[in-house]
Amino acid sequence: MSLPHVLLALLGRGPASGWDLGTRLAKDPALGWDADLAQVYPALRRLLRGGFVALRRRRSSKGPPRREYRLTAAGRREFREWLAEPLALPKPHAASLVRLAFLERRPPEARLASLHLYRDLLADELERASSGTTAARRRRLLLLEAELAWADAEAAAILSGRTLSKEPR
Amino acid sequence: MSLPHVLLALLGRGPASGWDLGTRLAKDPALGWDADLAQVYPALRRLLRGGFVALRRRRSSKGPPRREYRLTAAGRREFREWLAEPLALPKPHAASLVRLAFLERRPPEARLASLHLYRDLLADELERASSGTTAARRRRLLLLEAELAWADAEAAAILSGRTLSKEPR
DNA sequence: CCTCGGTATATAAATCTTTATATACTTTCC
DNA sequence: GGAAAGTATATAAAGATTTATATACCGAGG
Repeated sequence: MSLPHVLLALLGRGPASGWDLGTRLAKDPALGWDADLAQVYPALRRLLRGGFVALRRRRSSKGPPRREYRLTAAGRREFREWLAEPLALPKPHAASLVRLAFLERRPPEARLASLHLYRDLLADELERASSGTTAARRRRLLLLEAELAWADAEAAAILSGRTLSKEPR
Repeated sequence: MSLPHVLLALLGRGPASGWDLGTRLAKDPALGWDADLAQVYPALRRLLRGGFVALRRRRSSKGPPRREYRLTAAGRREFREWLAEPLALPKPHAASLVRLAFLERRPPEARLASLHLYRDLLADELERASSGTTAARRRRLLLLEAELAWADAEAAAILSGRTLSKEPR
């Protein structure tokens, strides 16, 4: 729905190829978007046809020639307008969250095991994320910390026998 | 990708029609999934063809006849297996988060206005969410509280002039 | 020399999701 | 009696995303 705008945003930090954009998307979880290369290439084409980016081919020391895109004035304007649209609460859309929502359907040992695994993922992510130089990064840090605390509390509650939890109706 | 499994999960709480499932999905944000009715109906058909649910038509006191689906043994098994799969960190995928990631590109007054709007959305959601009877609900509460605190801190930082923030590269 | 791994671009097919539209039955209010 | 609102099902079309596959260039290691 808004991959083209995300790409315009990233191109605001300087010219880049489809490959660059794809790897940046994949590596920066604070960004709030991820997309496969197979989606990035067609999106760049559409942006090019729309006049929002310009293309320059450049030889690369390694690999085939790069197609570097850079913002045009129209692209910059389009991005600024999109950026100014009001923020909405994101609706979560993740299989993991659904599994969490039905955690209580599973036996206590399985619940504990799942929580521990998840907790470790969170801890890893927190380590890699640490360094909050922008609002979005600070947000991500805080949320990861809160979720880590939650996971520990849930695990402790299971261990202490007092489940605290009711079957979801 | 896993809407069918989400529907199986919801059907575990008792028989329901497509309409029921659609409204439950829309109303419960702790669930971690949302889907349009236009997606629910075909998904139920596929589940029916696959033998995971059974159908019974029932007259309704209001509106056209309901098609109520209930889990079969196969559906229950399929759900349990899906539920046992390991939890992964959800990759965010929301335009709002991308806008947040480029907040620093906007002038301070606009930043502040956006944050205030977002803050109010969070506060509303927090009020409607309060009552954590399951792990998933407790998680959602904690995360909303953490995000609210973040939004307030960012707004305060902008107001006090010390922006604390660097342009994203 | 040849394969492997990383860089780089791209398309096809399948699947998932959103948006728009259509239909129909019932109750309630005017 | 008619319009509106809520319940209920459904399809078509468009758009987004994932998965699979293909190609090609370069350097390093065996």
